[in-house]
Formats: sequence, structure tokens, C-alpha cells
Amino acid sequence: MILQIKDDFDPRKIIQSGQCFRATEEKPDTYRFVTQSHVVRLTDRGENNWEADCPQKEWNEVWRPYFDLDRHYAAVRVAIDPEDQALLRMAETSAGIRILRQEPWEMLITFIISQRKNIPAIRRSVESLCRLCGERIEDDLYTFPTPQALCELSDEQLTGCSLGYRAPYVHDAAHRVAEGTLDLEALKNMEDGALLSALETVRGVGIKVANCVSLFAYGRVDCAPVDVWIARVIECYYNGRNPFARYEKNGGIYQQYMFYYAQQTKLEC
DNA sequence: GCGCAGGTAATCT
DNA sequence: AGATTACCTGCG
Repeated sequence: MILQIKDDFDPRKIIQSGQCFRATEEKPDTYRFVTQSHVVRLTDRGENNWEADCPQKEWNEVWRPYFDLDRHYAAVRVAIDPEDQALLRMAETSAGIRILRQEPWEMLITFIISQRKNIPAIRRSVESLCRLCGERIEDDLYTFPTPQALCELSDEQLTGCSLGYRAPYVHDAAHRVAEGTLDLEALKNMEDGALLSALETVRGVGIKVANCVSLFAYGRVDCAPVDVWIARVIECYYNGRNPFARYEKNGGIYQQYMFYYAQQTKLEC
């Protein structure tokens, strides 16, 4: 099916924006995304037209919310303070990025794994876990493992996925979710502050990872994770001052623009 | 061989 | 509260 997406939409930037680690550019101009047991390939047909290899119904029910298509990102960029020259420039470079609505469980584990790893290393670890105990969807494509599946892995198997000291964190999270001590579904109804606190009760989850999960799984666009790249942006362009304070909302989206820009330009002061 | 990378938690002052 | 350090792995 062919669909037209008029608002900001650039899958290549989304894939490189550090929010998802299983999506790929399969071949030039064709991008593959995975969520639960769904897979979609999007091919750029120009003029804002995209070919999606899934039925209309699946697009509407799964991918439309996944790509957050009901939010007007161009308007979010327009709302940037004209005096905020740095953000204007970063948003221009990053236009097309959207905040994907991904699975809370997958985000929790993925961002626990992410600490002190670069993007390729995160991809490898997640890929290994999926191969090891995900369900097969296609030839070489697997679902993200369930909490039960991760729970049953041995320390050796977890360590074999290059989790290192994070292995007990992953196991602990899997255990809590599998036995119901941590109900990721119930967190959806919480206010941002309560959600962050609840996430931080998991071992291996600090303020940064909690913000990532809130933003990328629960759509909390006011949550702005500060990692070393954002710290550099704050240092280089904002004199150490909080760049999000002047904005009432959408700090998480602006954070994503900053992150992509900093990463792409290997920002140094 | 050594230092560092998209962080957290324990242990200091 | 704020600073320091160990932690597993891969890479230059």
C-alpha cells in the first residue's frame, strides 16, 4: 500500500537517533521496523509517498501509533524560541525525527543494556538476546524475548550476549516483571514523576535510563534524558544552563533533536 | 597494553 | 548533596 505522510518523517534519522536498536535500512531507501511480532518495510517513493508492505488495518492499528503519526512535529519545531538559536539549528538538521512508541518491556531491558555501550554494541547485545530466546518471525528475524524467556536464561547465556555486569540487572528486571512485582502496564496511568520513580526501583535503572523508558515507551514527551551527548550540548551551547527550562512541553522531542545533532557532528566545544 | 565509551550504585567527604 | 570509583566488553 502507498501512503502519504506530510508531517516530518525521516526513517533514516529515526534509526540513527539512538531510540531504537532493531530497525535497519535494509537496502537503499527501504527501512525495516519491528515491534512485537509485527514487521514493516517502508520504501521511499518520493514526494512524501511511502510504500508499506502491510495491510491498511495493520498500519492503522500498529504502525500509526508506533510512529506517533497523530502528533504534529513540524509544529513542535515552530514552537522553538526564536532566541534559542542553537536549538533552531539542531532542529533543522534533525527535522524528520519522531519519537517512536515502543514496547515498555523492550525499552526497559534495552536501556539497561545501553549503559556504557555505544550504539553498535547495544544492537549486537539486543540482537543476540532475540536470537537466543525470541520467537522466530522471519528467516533471521526474531521477536524481543518475553520476561519469562529472559528469566530462564543462565548467567552464562546472558553474559554470552555481552551484558557483562549488566546481566544481573537484566535478570532482576525480568524476574520482577515475570512474577508481576513490576506491572509495566499499570505504569501507563501514572504521572511522569511517579512513573520515573517506579522505573528507578529496578536495579540498574537510574535517572537517565528511567527518562529514556518514559520517553520512548510511554510517550512522555516532557521527559528529556541527559546523557553525555546532551551534557555536551548543555556545556557547549547553553553555558551549563538547563535548555529545557524555558519550554513548557516537548522537552523530550527537543532532546532528541539535540542528541541526533551532537552525535552526527561529533560535537566538541 | 591502556584508556575510554550514550550509566549505575556503593562508598566516600 | 556532591564527588569518586568499580563494573563488563569492544575498540582504537
